[in-house]
Amino acid sequence: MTRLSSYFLPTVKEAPADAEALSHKLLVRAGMVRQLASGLWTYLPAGWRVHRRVEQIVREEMDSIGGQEMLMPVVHPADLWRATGRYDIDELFKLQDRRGAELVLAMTHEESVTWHVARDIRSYRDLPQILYHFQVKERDEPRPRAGLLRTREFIMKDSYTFDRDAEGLDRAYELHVRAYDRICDRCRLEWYRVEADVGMMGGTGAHEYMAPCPAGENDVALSGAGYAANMEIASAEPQAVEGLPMPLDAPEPVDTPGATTIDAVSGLLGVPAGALIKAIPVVVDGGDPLLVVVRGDHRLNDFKLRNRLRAAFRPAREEELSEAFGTVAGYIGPVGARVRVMADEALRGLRGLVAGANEPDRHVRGVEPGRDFDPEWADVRAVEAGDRAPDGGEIRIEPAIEIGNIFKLGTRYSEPLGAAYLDDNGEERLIWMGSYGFGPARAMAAAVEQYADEQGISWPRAISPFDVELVGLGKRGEEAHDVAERLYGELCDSGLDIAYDDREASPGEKFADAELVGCPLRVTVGKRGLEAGELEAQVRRGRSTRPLPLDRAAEAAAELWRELP
RNA sequence: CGGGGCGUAGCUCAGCCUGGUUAGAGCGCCGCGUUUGGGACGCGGAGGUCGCCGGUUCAAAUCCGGCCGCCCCGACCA
Repeated sequence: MTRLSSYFLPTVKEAPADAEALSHKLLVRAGMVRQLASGLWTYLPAGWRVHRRVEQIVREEMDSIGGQEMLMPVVHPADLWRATGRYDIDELFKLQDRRGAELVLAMTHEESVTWHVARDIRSYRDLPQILYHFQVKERDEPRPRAGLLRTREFIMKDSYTFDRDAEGLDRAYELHVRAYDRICDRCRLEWYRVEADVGMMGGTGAHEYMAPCPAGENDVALSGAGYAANMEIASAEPQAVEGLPMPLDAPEPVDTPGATTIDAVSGLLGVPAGALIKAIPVVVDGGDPLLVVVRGDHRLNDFKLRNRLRAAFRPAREEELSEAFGTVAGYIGPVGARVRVMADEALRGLRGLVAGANEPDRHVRGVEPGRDFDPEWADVRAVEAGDRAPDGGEIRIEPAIEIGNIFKLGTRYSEPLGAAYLDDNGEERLIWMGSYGFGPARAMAAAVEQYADEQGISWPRAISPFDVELVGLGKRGEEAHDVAERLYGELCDSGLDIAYDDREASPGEKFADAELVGCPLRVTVGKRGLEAGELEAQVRRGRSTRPLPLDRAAEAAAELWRELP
């Protein structure tokens, strides 16, 4: 029962000056959310309705795979996070209580849920378990951005699975894949389940659920044929280099004064950028210098290199070049290098290449990896649009927002927190865990991004704050007013959620607001229609209108609504 | 953490460079009236510690310093 004349829906004509992302602008303009401080957002009534509808879809799907909803605190003892080595994470909010006891604000709940399981699960008979909750997460983000897309406080559904062994974890993971697929489908999002970086934590598998949209902060590599991966780990066959120079029997020096960049060398020698060997000197954590080489037209992918090295690294500093690498910037190359060399797979089999000569103003040409230097081969380049995906499709790259992730944790948390059980032989074994996050706010923002038009938001039916917006144009005492009032009652009785615009405002204002707020169906009751013996229905997506019969309007509206996306 | 920008009415902004009556506009808001199928109009009105602190000056929204807040790019992102 929602009459807009008495509902807190503060729509505004102008977007906040500092808003950039479409979802940020529209959610604010539509009176759904307001910012309290950087990265801290309030949900106003209509916005909260959307959030709750997404939550409910998630809840139903979690329950359907046997998930058990619970609730854990946001404030945790600091020692719990020290136990897993996560106390030093910069994003973790830290505080003290009045007695000086150290506390943290939870950024996720692996620690607490595992702590409980460690205490109350002892037998193989108690496993498996799927536990989940919807709870606020607190993260002291270095840079909140784009409205709801990256905030310091947000609600997440996080579930945790506990199994006897790796096979059990695989089954739990598969259940989540199915549940998450359905959640994304039911929210009517365009989405991809992409292979994800397992990160330094070294889990055994991870996927992210990505919703493509312009404001997304991740890049995903997609092939029309089904391949989908986060750019951080994406892998593909490179495009061939056109116009490679003739191979030589041996590398041959060539003067390249002042040519310190790929463009300069390629221009000077008249060869394509792909005929060059790009050398990237880095220092691996622990102090070892390493020369990474990729094709001249390719870029190094830091994530892939980090995963390959199983260690962090940083670019070498200027002064380290002469010292550790024995050469100068701009003329570094793998031929004759006195450090360990790692070459990207895209260089394998190429001949007639150009590389730095490891002396100023000089390169060498006719280089052949494998013949002229003997590198460690690795796939460490960033894939590019047009590359050939493993499934044969052509790679395209799109920005996307991560709305969910699923992760095989293994024993990462059960071990430090002592979550173990006795198996049927009476032997103690560690519990195998998985963790699975989903952000309703991000799903909500992604839906705005994916479906908005010039007029405003266009919610998918499943997550709209209201099913139908009823616009009454008549004034008290007029027939249109009475018909609208009666129809409001009938529509509510039909089981639909109705927003009834009974405000004293001009038709233009009401129409504009209805399209801004974005309910999937609008029904207008005005004098013009009544004279023709009908009402007007407008489908928000596409803004097409059609008449509704006056005598069975509520029924007809409900039928129409059921057909909407 | 590095780079850039902003802070004046509820919102979007002008004024600041070149200091000087009572700090402005549009939108929004309140009252009255006319309007009523695409943010309509007229008349009247309310609303501002010019982010905060300090300095310079006869005089500071305006010049200088410090602080705080917010946004964007990058780094970072269990």
